[in-house]
This record gives sequence, C-alpha cells and structure tokens, in this order.
Amino acid sequence: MRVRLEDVARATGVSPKTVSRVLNEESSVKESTRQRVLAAMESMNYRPSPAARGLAGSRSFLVAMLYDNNNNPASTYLAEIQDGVLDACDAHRYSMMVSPVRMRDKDFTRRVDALVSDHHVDGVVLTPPLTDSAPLLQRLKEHGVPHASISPVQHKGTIGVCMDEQQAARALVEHLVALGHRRIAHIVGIADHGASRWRLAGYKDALAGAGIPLDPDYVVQGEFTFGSGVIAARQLFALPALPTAIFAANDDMAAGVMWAANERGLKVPRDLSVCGFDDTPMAVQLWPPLTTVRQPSREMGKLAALQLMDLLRGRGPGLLVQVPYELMQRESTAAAP
Amino acid sequence: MRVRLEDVARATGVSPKTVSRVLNEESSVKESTRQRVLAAMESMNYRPSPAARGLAGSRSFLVAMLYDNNNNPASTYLAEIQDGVLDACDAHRYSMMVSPVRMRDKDFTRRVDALVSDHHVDGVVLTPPLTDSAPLLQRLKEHGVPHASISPVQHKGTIGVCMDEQQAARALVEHLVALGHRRIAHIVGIADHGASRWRLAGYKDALAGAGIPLDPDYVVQGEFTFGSGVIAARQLFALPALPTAIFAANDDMAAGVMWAANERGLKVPRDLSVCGFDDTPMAVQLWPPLTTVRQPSREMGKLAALQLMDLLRGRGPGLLVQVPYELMQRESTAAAP
DNA sequence: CCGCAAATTGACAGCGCTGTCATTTCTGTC
DNA sequence: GACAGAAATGACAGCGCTGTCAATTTGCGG
Repeated sequence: MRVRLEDVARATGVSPKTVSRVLNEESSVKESTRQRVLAAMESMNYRPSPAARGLAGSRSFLVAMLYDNNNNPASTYLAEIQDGVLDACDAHRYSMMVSPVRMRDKDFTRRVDALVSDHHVDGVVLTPPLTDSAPLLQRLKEHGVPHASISPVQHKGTIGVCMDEQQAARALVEHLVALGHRRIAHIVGIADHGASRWRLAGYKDALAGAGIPLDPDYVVQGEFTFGSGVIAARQLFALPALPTAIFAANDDMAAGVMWAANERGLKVPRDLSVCGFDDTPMAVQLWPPLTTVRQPSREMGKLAALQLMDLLRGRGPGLLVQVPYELMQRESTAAAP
Repeated sequence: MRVRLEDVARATGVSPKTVSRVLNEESSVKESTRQRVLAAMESMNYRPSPAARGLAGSRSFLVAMLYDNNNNPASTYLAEIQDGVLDACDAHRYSMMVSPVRMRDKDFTRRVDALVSDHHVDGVVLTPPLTDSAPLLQRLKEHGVPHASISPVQHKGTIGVCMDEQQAARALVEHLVALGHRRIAHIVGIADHGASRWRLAGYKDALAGAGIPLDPDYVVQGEFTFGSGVIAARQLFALPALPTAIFAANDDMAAGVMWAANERGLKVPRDLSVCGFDDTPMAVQLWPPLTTVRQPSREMGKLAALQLMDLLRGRGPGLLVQVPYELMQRESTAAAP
C-alpha cells in the first residue's frame, strides 16, 4: 500500500534508522549510503508520514502563521504574506497552519496553547501587530516555541524581516517637499503599531530636514482603515489653512482621503496631493493612481519563514533581515497649487 | 507531562478504548460512563494528539482548502472564505490546511496527492474555479476524498454552498432598466467560471424581460481583473453609441470601468451608471460607492465546511445549501441620461 | 598488522491513539 | 430464574517513525 521508511531501508539494504537519518539530514551518514538511500526514496516515490514523524519525534515540521483577526491589517496584505510563508514551506517540506487570533479577547493566547500542545508546531510566524504582544511572546517563550516576526517593533533579539519604514516615509515626504509642498499633513495609524510610529517619525524627519515647522493640527489620528481616512481627511479639510498634501500612513487611509476629497470637490492632485504606504493592489486602481511606498509583502513572508526554518533546522542562528523599500511615484502627487 | 488518553482512562476507571470511543462520539457507550469520561477529560484538560489519532486511525481531522493561485479570484474574497472555513473547523475541532494550486500547471493535481497521501486530509473545500476542474475532481475521487464546493457550476451530486447568481444578476440589471437604461453593456468574466455564465445569463434574462434586444457589441470579454475592466470599458467607449450603463461581472472590473470613465472624462453616475458583483470591501471605497450584489463569502466558506464535516462525521448526507443574495444599491447607478 | 578513537550503522522500544475481535454485562422473555 | 441476543467494555497489536544506546566498521599511528 503505502511506501514506508522500512521499505526504502529494505530496498537499500540498510536499517530503517539509517534511512531516517538521511531523511532528517543528519551528518553522520556516509556520503555513498546517503546517495543510495536518496536514490531509492526517489525511485520508490517515498513520502514520509507527517503524523508518524510528529508522534515519534520531537519535531512536527509544522509552522503556524498567526494574525490578528479583529480587522487589521488589510486582508490583501495578510494574503500575500501567507503566500510567501507557503512558498518557504514548500521549499523545506514544512506544512503551515493559519491561525487567526483576536487580540482583544482576554485569553487570546489560548489559541497558541492549542497550536502548541495539540499540533506541536515547531515555530510560529507573527504578523503585525502580534509581533509585539507581550502576553503572546511570553506564552511562546513558556512553550519554548521560536518565532519569526514580520515588521516587529522590537528589533533586538528578534528574528524575521523588517523594512526601514522610517526612511521610506521620510523619502516619501521629501518627495512632496520637492514638489513645493509646505503644508503637509499626516494621518497616523493605530497607535501601538510599529508602522504608525515609524511612518510618523519619517514624516517628522523630512519636515525637520526641510526646515518646515511641525504643525500639530496637521497630524491627525487614523486607524489604518478606509473609513478612518475619510474622517481624518474631513477633519483636515475643516482647518482654516488646508494642507496641500496629505501623507496617509497606509493605502487604505489614502483611499479614504481621496474619497473625502471627491466628496469635498477637491481635485487630486491639482488641489491636493495624496500619498499612502504599502502599495497594495488598490493603489493603482484608484483614480488617480496613488503615490506610495512599495512593501514586498510576499517576499517578506517568505523571508521571515525561511529565517525561522533555518533556525529550526539548525542552519544558522536566524536573523532579522531587512528588505528594501521602493518609492512608487504615481499621479496622486503633483506640484503644490 | 502530557495528559494522555490512558490517564483519563485510569482516572475514570475504564479502559483506554472506552475513552477513545467517547472521544470519537461512538454510540455504543453507556450514557453514564460517557458523562464520567467527559468530566474527567474536562477536569484533566485532556487534549487528544492529532498526530497519534492520524497515525493510528483512519481519520486525520484535517481538511484542506484549495484555491487557484494564478490570480483569481480576488484575495479578499478568498481571505473571507478562509475565515469562514476556520470558523467551521473551530466548531468541530478540525484543523485546516490551505493549499494554493496553479491550475495552469500541467500536473497541478500533484498538490492534491501530497495533501492526501502525506497528510491524509479527511476532506477538501474547493473554491472557484477549482470546483469544476475535471482532473482535480477525478483525482479526489481516486483518492476517495470527499469535497465541498463553493459556488460550483455543476450542482448535481455536489455538496457545498451556492447562491442564485443568475437571479441576482437579473435583479441588478432590472434595477438599471427601472432607472430608464436601455443601452446596458455587460463585461463578462473568465469564460469557464460558473460565475461568468450565471451573471451573463441573468443579464440576458433581464434584457429579455424588458423587451430590450441583445446587442452583441455591448457584451465584451473581461478576466475578472481590474485591468481587464479598464480595457473592456475602453472598448465600449469606442462604440458609436455609448452604453448608458455597464454591468461588470465583478467589483474589480467595475472599479476598472470607473477608472476608465475617469480617464475618458465621463462622470459616474451622471454620464454612466456602473455596477459590479460581489460587494467586496472595495465597493464602498470607490467614488461614487458601487452598486453591486452582496455575496456573504465568509458565511459561504463556513457553510460549505460545515456540510463537509457533517458528511465526514456521518451526520447527514451533505447538502448543497443556497444562501440569499442582497442587492446593494449605492451611488454609482442613477437615472439614464 | 594491531590497537584505539572516531565514524557509521543497527536493534529495539515506544510515541498516543484506534481497529479488530473477544469478553463481559445487561435486557427482556417465558 | 435460566437463556438468547443485544449492549457495553476491554485486551492487544500496531500505525510509521525517531530516540537511545549498543555494535560494528573505518581510519590511522606505530
């Protein structure tokens, strides 16, 4: 029926344990035997049973991707990350489970317990804002389960992937300054997200660099959602001196700004320049297409998962790798009126 | 260390096999024993090992959700379905794996083989357009793995969930007719998707019902993507007699139409009414907000998975349940000019 | 050619559960 | 109250793999 380890062993003339060693890439196997075993596995189309490996061994070859299910961040972002993690899993014969958690719930770490004690996941990939949830990190540590983070706030001692968002935001705002804008507003994201802080910091850096004083009225709070972008924009439009450019901390809010601009009869970019952050698919679907910063989400998911697996497989220590950003100049920004 | 079945058995004073029976909801256990065992499980916080169950038994308590990774349909749609399937899994203590497949690849059914022979998935949830891929269905049948489909073309003998898309499309177009439109165009989706056929059929029904002759020039081919919507719209705008309304087979293409309308200087809905299908989050983020048909994706994912699990657990035969649609009238449609 | 440490390999038990089949305990019946 | 048949329970092996530790082979200096 099913080809088992034992069958491969018999075909090769070695013990099952040796085949097991080859399967697990242990070093203490003579190269010649290794080749023979590998050849037999290949020709017999051997596929190890994850259940048996999980039951007998200490590893499950399972990683879980956790995400906050409350609403944020945008589902396209998560979907891309998920695909990236799956890419990495394919490459190293790991399987992936996805697990939404509701951070608002008091005992949301229960989910982690289930994942760890039921499925014995070997590691976990964390997406924002889970990356910096103290109770979650604590629980993972208690379980002894390593994790990789995507865009974590805390860089020290963390493995995963990040981007220099502050620098990216700065570059974006400098682009606005170069277009002659002086009254530049910023819509901040959810407070405890690293992304919000970095993007705000980059905004401030750019203003300071250009010698533009920071006007508190021009910095309004949003929540990363389209609707919050609309509200924030209306707030800005109510100011005595309207900004000539608005930098929203993500594309969703930027879309909201453009919506509110339409509502108000402002023409983008003639009357108002708008830019966002993330370069979600929506960015090019807006009219006019949105100037934003491209974040390679799928790549980031893949890299984070690869770092995690390197760690799990004892290949290297696991790093926090940095990916480059890219400024996407489109038609939503133009010279100041 | 870990609480095992045996521990529960000892605590209750029964054999491990009896505890196993309770765990698996077998009927041949006296109610009183069942209660005692259940109580012990609860108080000892017993959690069965999926690996051991999978290895020893014939069931894995795993379902897989398959989707086409080429690009379609929109990731937000899939994400919602995924959340729905996860809801159902939570309810019945199943686990879920997600598996993107590339239908274009010649041997994309390999993925299924891996899922089935490696992980022994008990069942599979199919999303469009996988629901009607003959090679895939064939492979599943060979493996003896049941599946539930979301919006399958072939209703007969299929379990899962569907919506009366034809009727919904008809209602949508009738809405346009009621607004006085006579020159109504339709942008068709990818040819072999059921959604494309139904929506086209509903469009034709409505026209016929209103006594409007079908003009082949007004039916153009799209691919469900934003870009294809733009192209299709340009094509329609090149016609001698411009349509006064365009019904795109999904929201993405409708967004493309609105983009092209902007490009062409047409004002929606004054010069042109536009409507889509699906009610993705984007629909309310467009300017003006898009008239469309709401499809309860998450609910559909959940229902399909529940039907599958009912079947797997021997509870009922597994049905094809129908969910209601809802017409979302927004500002992108108005009286004909 | 021998002895010893290092490199390879193997024997065996057991991970936590369920399938099979045997056994015990109830039912209701006359 | 004895008995057939149904209901409930248990004994035991084994799912396919890996951890532990022992056995064997190899390489090398003398």
